[in-house]
Amino acid sequence: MTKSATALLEAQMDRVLQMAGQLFRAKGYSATTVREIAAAANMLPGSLHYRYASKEDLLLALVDHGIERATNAVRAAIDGADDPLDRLRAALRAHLALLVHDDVSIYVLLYEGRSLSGPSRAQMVRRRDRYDALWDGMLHEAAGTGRIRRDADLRLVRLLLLGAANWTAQWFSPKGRYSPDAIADAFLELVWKGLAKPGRGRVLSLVNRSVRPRREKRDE
Amino acid sequence: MTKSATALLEAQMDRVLQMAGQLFRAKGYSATTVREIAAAANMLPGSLHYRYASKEDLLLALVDHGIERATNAVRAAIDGADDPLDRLRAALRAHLALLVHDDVSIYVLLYEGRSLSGPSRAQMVRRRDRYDALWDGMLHEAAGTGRIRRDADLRLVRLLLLGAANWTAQWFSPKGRYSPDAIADAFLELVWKGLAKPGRGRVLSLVNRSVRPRREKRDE
DNA sequence: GTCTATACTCTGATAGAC
DNA sequence: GTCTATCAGAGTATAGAC
Repeated sequence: MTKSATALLEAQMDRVLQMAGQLFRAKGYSATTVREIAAAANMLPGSLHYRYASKEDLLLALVDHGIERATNAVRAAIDGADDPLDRLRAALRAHLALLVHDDVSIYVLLYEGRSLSGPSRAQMVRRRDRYDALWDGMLHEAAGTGRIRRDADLRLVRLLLLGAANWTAQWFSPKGRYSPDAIADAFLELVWKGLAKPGRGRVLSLVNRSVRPRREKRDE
Repeated sequence: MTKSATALLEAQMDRVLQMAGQLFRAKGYSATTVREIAAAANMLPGSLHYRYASKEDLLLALVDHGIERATNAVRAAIDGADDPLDRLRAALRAHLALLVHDDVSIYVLLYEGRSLSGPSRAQMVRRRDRYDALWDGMLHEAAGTGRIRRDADLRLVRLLLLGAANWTAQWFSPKGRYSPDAIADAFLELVWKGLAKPGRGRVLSLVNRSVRPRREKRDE
């Protein structure tokens, strides 16, 4: 069995970063000590300091790695299909697989990135916005085929799909009922076809569907 | 203007807990110091210790408060409507409003509860499972009307809807484009009606939709 | 590059006066 | 119940030998 592309990338990641990421994921950035990280990487704190001058440098490197891997994985997934819907499905699968299975840096990016301070944090937000834009592009593309209802707010579609996917990290278990691919497919199918029985369902009445006319500011 | 019910409940919450919750939300449990909490509540650390013997006691009290408020809010929302779909919508609105607006304890429950240790953590998981069961009941009820497609996995519907709602706390801004109610309505409408244009849409083909036949273990 | 040893700060928690 | 004062330990980071 040949090593998968993701496993190779994983191997390329610094062992120190890998251990740090696992600890950050398991206990949170703030609750993890550099001593623990050093011990997990079979080093002493002094040696660790030589490679990463501060604890935050570790987090920054992880976050950078995470956003890059996610972007690459989604781009690769997109390239593998022509139909916009297939691309969306492949991308969602890739995102979810990285998050719950293949890599720890995506989790750290999503759940611990806020521990970054100042410029590092700003940089992370910018790159995450670009990643979101990738998804908006996919959705826009799908809408361009004319197969999507006109009244759908594509931004909210992204926030629904990606939000549910990101939250999956909170409950997913490899021993659980669903595989990452099955979850991705089910989520997308639900959002695509809808829950209502076709044809004879009552239309959902939404009395107060007004969207407030405020300008956007900090919706990332 | 009379005080809303939620505002009253908020006022009943210990001021110390309120400040602790805001700090836990802003910086995370581990990165927040008891000195900060005491200062925010206009006390000295020694005085704080008299009311809450340890930092974790503060978190435990907050988490308890959060799960209780969420349960009460959802129950109240359900009671206000007869149609299962209306109940679902009211419940989602209530959940989201608490999470992003009315109360900080729900956020702390969802995002910082994992910092609890041992028995406290187990208790929180149990009570959260009961809260999830409340949602499963609503969905089951809706399915009982026959208006929902048979092939829908109701558990995944809950994980999609509630997951997206919980993740909303990550991007929501009161100055943003959407009100909490608008987000809840839009999410539910999307999941209900689906993204596909009715009638002439190609059916989404899901080649690998197999769900692995593993038994469930740690899907909370 | 990795080690030993340590500086210095901050942390949660406590003791005991009032 | 709230205060002052402080403890014992853990935290990150560093200095300098090898």
